[in-house]
Amino acid sequence: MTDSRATGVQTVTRALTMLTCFDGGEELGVSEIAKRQDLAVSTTHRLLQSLVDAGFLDKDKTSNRYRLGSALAAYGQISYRQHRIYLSEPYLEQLAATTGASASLAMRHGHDVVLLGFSRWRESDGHVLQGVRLPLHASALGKVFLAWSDTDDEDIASLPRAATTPRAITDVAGIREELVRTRERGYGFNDEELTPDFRTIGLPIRDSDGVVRFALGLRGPTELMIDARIPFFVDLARVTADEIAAVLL
Amino acid sequence: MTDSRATGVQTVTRALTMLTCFDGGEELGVSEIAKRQDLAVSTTHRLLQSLVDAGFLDKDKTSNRYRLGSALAAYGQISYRQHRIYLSEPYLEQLAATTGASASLAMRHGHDVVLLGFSRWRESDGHVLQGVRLPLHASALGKVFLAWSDTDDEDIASLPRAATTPRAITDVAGIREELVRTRERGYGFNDEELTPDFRTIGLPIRDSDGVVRFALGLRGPTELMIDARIPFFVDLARVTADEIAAVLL
DNA sequence: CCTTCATTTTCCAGTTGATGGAAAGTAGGG
DNA sequence: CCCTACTTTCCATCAACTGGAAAATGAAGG
Repeated sequence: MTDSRATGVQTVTRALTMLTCFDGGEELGVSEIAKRQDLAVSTTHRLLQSLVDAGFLDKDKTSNRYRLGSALAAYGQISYRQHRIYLSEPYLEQLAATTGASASLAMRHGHDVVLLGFSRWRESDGHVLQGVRLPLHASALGKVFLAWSDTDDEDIASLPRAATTPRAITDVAGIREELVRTRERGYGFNDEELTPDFRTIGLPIRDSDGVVRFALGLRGPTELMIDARIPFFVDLARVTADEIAAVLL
Repeated sequence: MTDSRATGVQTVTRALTMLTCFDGGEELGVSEIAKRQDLAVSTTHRLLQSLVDAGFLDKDKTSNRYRLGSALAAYGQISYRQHRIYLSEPYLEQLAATTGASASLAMRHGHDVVLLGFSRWRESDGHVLQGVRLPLHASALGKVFLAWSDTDDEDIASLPRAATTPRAITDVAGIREELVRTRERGYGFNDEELTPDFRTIGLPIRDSDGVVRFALGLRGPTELMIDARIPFFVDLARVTADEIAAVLL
């Protein structure tokens, strides 16, 4: 997963890589970005201009800081539609209705899992969950992407591995073993590692080459997701995942 | 609106401009893209590689054609969330409930209007409308963007101006006059120009600089959107647009 | 099976245009 | 008001982007 560097155009790659600085939804200034990307500020400034001109970044006139631009929102909608991701919605709704848990679809993006627009997690607080990012190491969905994409220790070590609950696995060896377990089980599992009293099952959705393109999540309070029900829920979720794979890929 | 050319990096601008070829959701090969962008195929091929490496385009291994990539979907979700666009949803739902028409939010993207993810147009056929593109010249939402962004005849002439119904205005002078009327009225109006028996009201949502960032649409069958009700609907929609402007910008 | 044509991909020398240090311009804080 | 930190502009240097041409791929037809 290291730089092969043989292909592409350096300037363009630099500019696009720059966008990853904004994955967390932050606002950043030129020098901060230059530091992170290890580029000269003048170079960074020029590349940022190009990104702003194209609408990929917005620049705040007064603070001189940058944030993700509207062109990305527009392309996101178009891309979303083009991939017909919305076709998975009825399957997710049915799964949620059958299990009483919340069903969602997600994709990997850099060091995060991103929940897609129509995720129907029925939290009591009614939080909007589209675009929410989850860490790869401490979410059932993230484990799916890591487990089925030849992840070595170096990759694991490069991840941010913060813990939001005491149950989170944060050491490299522990995560490596968890990924082995995940592969053996055939699904990702998150046992209150991210949110207390909540468990999630994650299933891979692969394309014809076997590459995991999406992950399906089934999430609920631990009192619903008791051990005895997990196998049944996994079976249901796997059927849904296969249906979605057939529709999308 | 022509090239100022003083800023940015040529290579990056070329690569990002290339993405506009895919606004229509098509799949394209190298030579087709090179032709449209008036670049050498070798150059185009290299730039496309960079875009693929970054996940902004996907390349079909067998057909060698390109389409929008998953990174755009992910960034779209993140950007969407970052701009808190979802906050407008309850206002739209209330407007729709009050009027019985369908309320939606849209943004401009190039020569199109793009409907944002949560558009709640309650068509009987239940079509998913997020990411749908509408032409600027023949939609109430599009007229809003054109009317309040100093559009000259040259700009109008450069638009695709196809007609899907006989009522569509397709000549430059006619569109120019329609934009004057739009400014005078204070709202965009589409009278069965795009879809038979459907009318839409469009209202601008401006940021603190007066720039139209979004447009609010209120759409329904002509039997609902009769002339006598239009002023009332416009007033309601304007209130909603102001509320959304206050929340988003 | 071989030829032809269209398209994609690789290669390479020429030179455009990207780079980054330094200087100028801005803004905020004490 | 000065100091500091940051953004923006400038410009000489040379890295790396460009595009023509050649090589590879693949689809269509004889």
